[in-house]
Amino acid sequence: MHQPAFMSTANGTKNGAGDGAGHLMSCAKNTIIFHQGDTARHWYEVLSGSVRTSRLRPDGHRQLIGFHFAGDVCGVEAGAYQTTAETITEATLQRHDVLPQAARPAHLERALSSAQRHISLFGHRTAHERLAAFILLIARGAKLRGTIQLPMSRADIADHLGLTIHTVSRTISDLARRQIVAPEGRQHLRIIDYEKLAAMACETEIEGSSS
Amino acid sequence: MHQPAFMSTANGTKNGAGDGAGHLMSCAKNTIIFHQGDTARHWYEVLSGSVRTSRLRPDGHRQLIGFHFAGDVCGVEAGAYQTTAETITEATLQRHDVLPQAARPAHLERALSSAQRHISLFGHRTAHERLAAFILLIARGAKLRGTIQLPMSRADIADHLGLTIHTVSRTISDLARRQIVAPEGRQHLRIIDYEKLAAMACETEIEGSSS
DNA sequence: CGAACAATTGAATCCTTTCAAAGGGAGTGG
DNA sequence: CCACTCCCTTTGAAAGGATTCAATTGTTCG
Repeated sequence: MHQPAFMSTANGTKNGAGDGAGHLMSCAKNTIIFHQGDTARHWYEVLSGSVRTSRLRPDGHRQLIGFHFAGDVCGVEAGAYQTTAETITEATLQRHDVLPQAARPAHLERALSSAQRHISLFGHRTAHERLAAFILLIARGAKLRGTIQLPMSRADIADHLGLTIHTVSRTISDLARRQIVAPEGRQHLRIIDYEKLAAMACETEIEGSSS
Repeated sequence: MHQPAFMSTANGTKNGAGDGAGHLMSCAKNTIIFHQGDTARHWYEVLSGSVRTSRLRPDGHRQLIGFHFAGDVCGVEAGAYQTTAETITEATLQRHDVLPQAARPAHLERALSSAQRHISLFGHRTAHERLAAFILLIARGAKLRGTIQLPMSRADIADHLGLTIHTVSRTISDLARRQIVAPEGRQHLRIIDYEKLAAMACETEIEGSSS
């Protein structure tokens, strides 16, 4: 199903590899970083490129748990990896030993907020709402309006949103027809009407206050 | 919409209230523990009873993030609460100050695994699969086969699974018709055919191994 | 006992999936 | 450099499932 690409060239030595400070890895596209079920001996920090984490279900369906871009972490779970991580572009990662407990809380919080973002995607019930929310999520991560990059495939998006590639494709086509976005190639998307997109996603901003 | 019940009787003093070790609260049904958006000064541990956390979206839809039973925690997020927490039965909670950072990692992990369980519910696309997985989740939490308690309303279940109360009700009726479960009153459910339920949920157990 | 609310059920509609096929890009080999 | 092939994406049509609208039944509480 997924051609198990390899070439997980671990050319470390930028940091002392044994001190747990990190081990630098540059990986080709479609490199598997770790496998669901393996004992978690490391966690990873994405320095550049894109990574996806997914889990495979017995019925063959794949659930895509998250996309990880520069600055994100993956594999922070204790015990066994709950997901499989793969690069979806060329990427450089920093591998950390799981030992130094002190380093973990901040990353746990990050993983938790990532999970919460994912959950909030499912607060939307229709394909239009989910896709709009997803596009805005990506756009915000990239901190830019205008043209955004979608390094992942339609199948990845579909598995992340709990839809099929057909519905994803149809929905994007519909957004284009309605002049809300404009696909530029298959990896890029220009956001034309940010407000309509936000309205469609039924944005829910939570800002701290009161007590 | 929700009658904002009160009586958040905070009769602490089991532990010294000022040392951050905890403040005991016993709450009536439908008591609001904290509000989405408020600054998070405490996190809570459920000692008995059931609590739900939810977020309200601008369009009026409510997304139910999690159910919390004895031993679970809620409100561990930093900054502002991302959800509103309410009791759904009588409950006793222990309130902890957010200050002692040392106490948090374990609870963060717990919150993270709870979020991951929720996400995995959405790996299922049909109502039957989601409901089967949900019932098994509850049954496991209660560590008993046979009759389980569903302290939450159908609306709560629906908002948690991303369905409507109608679909939830219909699906349970269908499971009953097929002799897989047997509703006993509206708060209890007897699991007749555990295997069929597991097959329907397309169980995906992840056990650690290898390397 | 009556009222208000929760849950169930029926029927029609809408949306997503499934099945099927065609279009478009990227990479390979001649 | 071009042609070919493979895979991803897009699109069409039919089928299945969830939602919506509407009404009934059942429960809880005053």
